[in-house]
Formats: sequence, C-alpha cells, structure tokens
Amino acid sequence: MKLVWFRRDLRVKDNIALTEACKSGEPVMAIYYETPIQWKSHGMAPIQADLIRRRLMVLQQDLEALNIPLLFRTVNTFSDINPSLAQLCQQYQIADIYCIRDHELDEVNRDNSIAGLLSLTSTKLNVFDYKCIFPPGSVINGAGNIYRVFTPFKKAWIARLQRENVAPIGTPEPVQINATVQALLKQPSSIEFHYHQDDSVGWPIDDNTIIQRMRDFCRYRVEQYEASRDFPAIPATSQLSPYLAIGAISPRQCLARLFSENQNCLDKSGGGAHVWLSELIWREFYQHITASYPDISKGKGFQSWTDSITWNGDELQFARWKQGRTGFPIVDAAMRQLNETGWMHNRLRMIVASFLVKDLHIDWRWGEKYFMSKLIDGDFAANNGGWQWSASVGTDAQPYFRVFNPTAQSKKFDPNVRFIRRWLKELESVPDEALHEPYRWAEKQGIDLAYPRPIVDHKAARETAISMFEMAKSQQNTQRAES
DNA sequence: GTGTAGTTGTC
DNA sequence: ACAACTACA
Repeated sequence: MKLVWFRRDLRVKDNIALTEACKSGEPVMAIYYETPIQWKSHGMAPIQADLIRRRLMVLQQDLEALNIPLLFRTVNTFSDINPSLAQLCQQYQIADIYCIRDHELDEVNRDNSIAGLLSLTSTKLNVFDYKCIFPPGSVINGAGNIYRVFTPFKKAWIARLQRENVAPIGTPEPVQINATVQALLKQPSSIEFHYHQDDSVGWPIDDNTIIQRMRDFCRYRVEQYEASRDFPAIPATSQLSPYLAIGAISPRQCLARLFSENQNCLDKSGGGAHVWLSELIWREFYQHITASYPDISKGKGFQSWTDSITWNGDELQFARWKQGRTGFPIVDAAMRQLNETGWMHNRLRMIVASFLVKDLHIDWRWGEKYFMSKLIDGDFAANNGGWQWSASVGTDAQPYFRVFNPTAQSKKFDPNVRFIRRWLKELESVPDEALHEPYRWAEKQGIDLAYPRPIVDHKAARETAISMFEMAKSQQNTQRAES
C-alpha cells in the first residue's frame, strides 16, 4: 500500500507525489492532517483554513474517482503527526509515503523528524521538490550561490526555462483497489475542522472554475495586466494567489497556460504576460530565499544591520493601523478591504506596509504577522519577502531612504478615488478632489468628520524613519571598524 | 579588478 | 539629485 500525504498541494493535476504513488500499480490511500495549534502559532488566517477545508472536500471527490480514499485527522501540532502517521503506516502496511516539500523551517523540521522516525521502520518517506518550478538551491549564480537580487535571478530562471521541460503532469489513471481501500472508500467523509473558520465562499474552489479563471486571465485579461494592475479600483490582477497558496493550482499549470496563450511572455515583448510571469518568478524567488536561509523563518531581517533598529512599540497606533483608522484614506481603505474580505490588492500591501514601518516606525514583523492572520492567500515566503522588501530589511530590498508618500501614492494609483470611496463610507459627503486629504477640506469647511485626522505628520515621520536606519547603519560601520 | 545595475519613489 | 552599497557577470 502507498500513502500520499497532502499538505500545501491540494490537487490531483500536476501533483508529482500523487503521480509517483500511482505509478507503483499498488493500491493507494491519502491523508491530510489538520494541525490547529500549529496553525495558530503560525497565525494562519481563519478564512484560509476555510478555503483549505472546502478544497479538501473537492479533493476527496477527485481522489475517489481514482479509487483513492482521503483520510482526515486532527492533531495539535506538527510533532503530533509523528505517532499518528507511524500508527497509520503500521495499520495499513504502508511501504511508501509520498509528499511535496514545503520550505519553511517548521515544515522542514516536521519532515526531517518524521523521516527519522520512519527510518527505523519499513516505511520510506519520499519527499519531492515540486512547490517551485525549479527546486530551491538549483538556480545559482557563477559563484555557485543562490541569487539575492531579483533581476539576475529572473534572468537565470528564464534561461533555464528555455533548456528544461517544465510541462505540468496530468491526473494519474485510477489505481487498483483492494478490500481495505474498498472499505475506506465506503466510509462517510470525516473532514471536519477544529480550527476557527471564516467564510471563504466568495472564492470558488472546484477545479473547473479555478482552471477556467486561470485560462480566462491568461487569454483575455493578461494583456491589460501591465497597464492596470497598479490601480486597486480595477480588478486587473489574476486573483489566483489563494489557490497557489494552498496548492489548488501549481505554478507549472500557471506557466503552461500563460505560455500557450502568449508565446512571447519570456521577454519584454510579451507585455502584460511577461509582467505576470515576473510575478510567478517573484514567488519562486522568495521560496528559494526561505529555503536557503532558515533565519528568515525565525523572524530575522535579511540585512542583519537592521536588527539594531529600535521600533516603536505603540500598541494604540498599531491598533489604528489594523482597524484602518489612521486618517490616511488610502491606508484605511486598504486595511478595511483586508479586514472585510481577507484579500488586499498588491499595490496597497506596499502602501500600508510602508506606512506601518516608515510612518509609524512599528516593527515590520507585527505587520507581517497581522497580514498572515487575515490573508486568504497567506504564504509565509511571499508575505515575509514582501514585508522585508517594504521595510528595507530584506534581500534586494528597496533602499531605506526611499519612503512611500501615502498621499502621493493615493493620487497616483487611485486618481478618481473610486477605491477609497468604496471602503470609507463615512467620507461620503467629501467631494472627490478632497478625498485624498479629507481633513484639509473639512477644516476649511468647518465640518467635523466622523473620520480621524492623520495620526502622524508624514514629512516628519519620513525623516525620523530615515534617521533610524542611518543610526543602525552607522552602528554597523562602527562595529566593522572595530573588528 | 571593473563595470553595470538594482520592481514598484520622492523632493 | 538623492546616497552609497552590494550583487553579479
């Protein structure tokens, strides 16, 4: 008997672990572990848990069509998986477990720990590198190191793409059944989550709809992507991130579809298709960084000199940011979109991140954690990479003296205030042209708005931020001179 | 060593 | 111009 252990690869198409298990010709069963205490410590968003739960129902049906029963178990943490899985292997005489590697440190340790345990038994753990199109550590520069700057990484990645076949693999053929599998297939579904859930029903979860969306995006919408993607009022992005985050679709499927619709996507002539390919490569870049630098998973900034920055610990200001009550409409509208829908437009993620770090001087990790707790597409590597970039503490981060001006960003990317208006109903009475800075208008009119005044002066906050970074930098230089 | 370049900007 | 460093070929 073979066992497929599903984690963040909740699909039957282009799933190498599943395909390899089916190749053997033996009966196959599958398992999913809910780990609510672990998820809580990772701060996983309840809405993402709900998306996973719904996806498992679909996956269970898709697997059933292949004669594979999907078992479901709840244990507290990753380490509690060990005894459960060992028992399962013994009970069903599992010769091989197949799964796809995750690259976060806790997940790597989970797999190492179970591999150690199983090495004392007759079960073999087969872990495949299939989360990225190219395995982390395998895209390297002339010196044999992994890339720490995006553009050279992207160049090398595309060059490699032209040499290697990375076509997705299809759904495997149905496998043999034995009496054990027969009995398991007849049992009613036991998928029931203990983790707190939030409604994700606005996101369709069946394969046909998801793949249709991917196809429609690559066929009809990607052309507009380059011109429109930065405007949060326009639904120009692919909206595929939640599905990539839980592995309902794979990057290979995305790439294959993009390429079949846009053969010129590999270079700049591909326009929007090329820009979207870059986003897929960003996803790979941050996965590779996470895999190669375990400290990333321990909350460390990649630029270690930024460790000496003393952040602002003001919980009240942090609460204002979380609630979307900072007095900067673009920031507040964005935070409310996050709070109410579990998703935020990427341009806005940069704006609110910059605001938290460079205007409120609050530790970027607080923001990173809050994002994870709300985002339906929460992915450790992508979220961490984005925050480190915004906070100027990461690989290839934006320079620390480059500080987003929230009002300028608002005027540039929400010029007709359609996005702000959608989310800030208390500003209904404010005319369009005043909506980027409503307090100015209200003061002139002598009106009291049911909306806060800006909680910081951006100009002064910007200077403080830059000097905080300069101080940390000079400390590093002093230390260097001493050693 | 030497040259080039670095997502998303602001003043 | 900023401000100055680093990654990479």
